[in-house]
Amino acid sequence: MTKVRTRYAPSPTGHLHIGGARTALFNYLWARKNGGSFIVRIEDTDLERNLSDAEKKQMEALKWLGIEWDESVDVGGPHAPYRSMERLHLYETYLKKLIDSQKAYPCYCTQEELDAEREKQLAEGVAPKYSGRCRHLSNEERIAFEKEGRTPSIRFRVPEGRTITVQDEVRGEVRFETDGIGDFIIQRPDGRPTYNFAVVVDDALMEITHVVRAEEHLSNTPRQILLYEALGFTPPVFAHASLILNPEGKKMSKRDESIIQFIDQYRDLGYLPESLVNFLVLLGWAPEGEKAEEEIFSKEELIDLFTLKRVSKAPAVFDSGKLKWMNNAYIKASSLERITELAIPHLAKAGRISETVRGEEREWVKRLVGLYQEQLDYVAQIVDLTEMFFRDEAAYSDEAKQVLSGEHVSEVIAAFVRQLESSEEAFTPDHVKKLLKAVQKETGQKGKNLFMPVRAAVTGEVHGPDLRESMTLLGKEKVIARLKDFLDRKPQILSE
RNA sequence: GGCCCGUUGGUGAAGCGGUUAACACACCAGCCUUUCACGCUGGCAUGCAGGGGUUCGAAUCCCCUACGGGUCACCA
Repeated sequence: MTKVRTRYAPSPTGHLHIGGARTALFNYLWARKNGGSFIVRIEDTDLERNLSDAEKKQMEALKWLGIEWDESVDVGGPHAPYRSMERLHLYETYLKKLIDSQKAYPCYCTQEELDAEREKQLAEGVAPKYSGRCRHLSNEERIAFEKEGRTPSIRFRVPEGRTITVQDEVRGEVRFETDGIGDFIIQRPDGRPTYNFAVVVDDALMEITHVVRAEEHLSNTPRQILLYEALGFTPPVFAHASLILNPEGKKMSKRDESIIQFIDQYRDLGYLPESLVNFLVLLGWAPEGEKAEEEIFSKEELIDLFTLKRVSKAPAVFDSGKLKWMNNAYIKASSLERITELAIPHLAKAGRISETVRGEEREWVKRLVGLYQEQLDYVAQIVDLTEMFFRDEAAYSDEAKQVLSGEHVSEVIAAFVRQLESSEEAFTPDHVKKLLKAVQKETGQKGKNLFMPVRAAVTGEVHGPDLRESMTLLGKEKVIARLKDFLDRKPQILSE
């Protein structure tokens, strides 16, 4: 059996998209599962749309996700180069073969002529398709066009009256009539190949065995099969996954803002790569048998479980709520150290701490993050969540004011202040517990009547994580200052 | 418009001719907790797009319709 080789072949026109990431992931998993190779090839023939650092950005994003390649532009490989624009000589060779065998021909139509033709067809309600007007040009006619200064593009001569059957791993047999396919351009006038031609040459030469991609390529497949045939290559196994839809059930457009679409945006928000991988793979794929009841899978498990046959035919809606849940699950399962490490840049960016926190301060940050670890959907949330630790005075919510306007509040707070000021012991959660006990004894207030006023006065909120730990992290001075401030300004605070 | 693909609860989905149609997210309730979050328990969802067949029996097989999507580029 030949070695499995798969590839992800993005064009460097933007950031790594969740759809592209999923495609890459499927290819990666399939290669790994079969002990094969995964290749990243750059399809950069569309010069106009290429973005300068898109290639680098996309590859970084893939690497971040843990999707590692065996051959590509950076590490090289037996079929280098891995950028289309560096493979022009190869396309040239195969193009010549097609022209020599009359399977391709020069087309002198201008863009304007083609547009006009197309418009006319559309207006007549006919399927837009190249008319074939340059298909049978005589030599004289060709020379005449050349004299006019026209440089031809090269079209592939699509055979008439044939049925092309695509053997698709996920969809079964899909048939297309060649009569519905117009002669398509395989090389532009300036010598650059078009996608359909480049992929075929590249996939064939790179010995790709399985082409896994999104459904939008399904109708390209018969064209490619025709090219494989004309060039004498054996086509790979195809597998077309369905599209990922936005919450409205529409195809995601890059401009769609209802959903975050790029991998690096998730990275920047503090999503974990494992959870993204886990989430993405489940969008249009499900494991077989009893494993279908689970949803958290490590990369190793995925490599073990993944099969193309289980890729879904039906489109999947991207549910960011579920992604959040999954990310939260991974954050909870992560070490506090890791989450702290991820949280520091966010806190630093918000001006709360220094990027290079060390020693005691770093320990403090770690405890702070620990307070919120289990409720983080993504790490960036740490900034808003911890806001109250970084301000001098508490900002009182309406609910807090409500609590603070209750009976015995001043009494409780005053007693707590006295306890704090008269205590010499280290300010630890245990110690705070003792002090609050003493307040309870002194005032007779307990439970909610004790804790809520204290929480509200110190934090300005009626909700929040463990109060003793929170106060300890805030520091004794700050706690006392806030309590006194409350006592001093009580009428004002409550009436604001 | 032609061609192609798809359609299981709000969402991801299992299901492969006989099931009370899994599981998970979301949602609701209870428990836990000083509160929130987490966690646990339970519930809801009145789900197989609709219509015809085939069959003793259909979410599962066939046909039609509807709806959604893809594609028909000198974009990939």
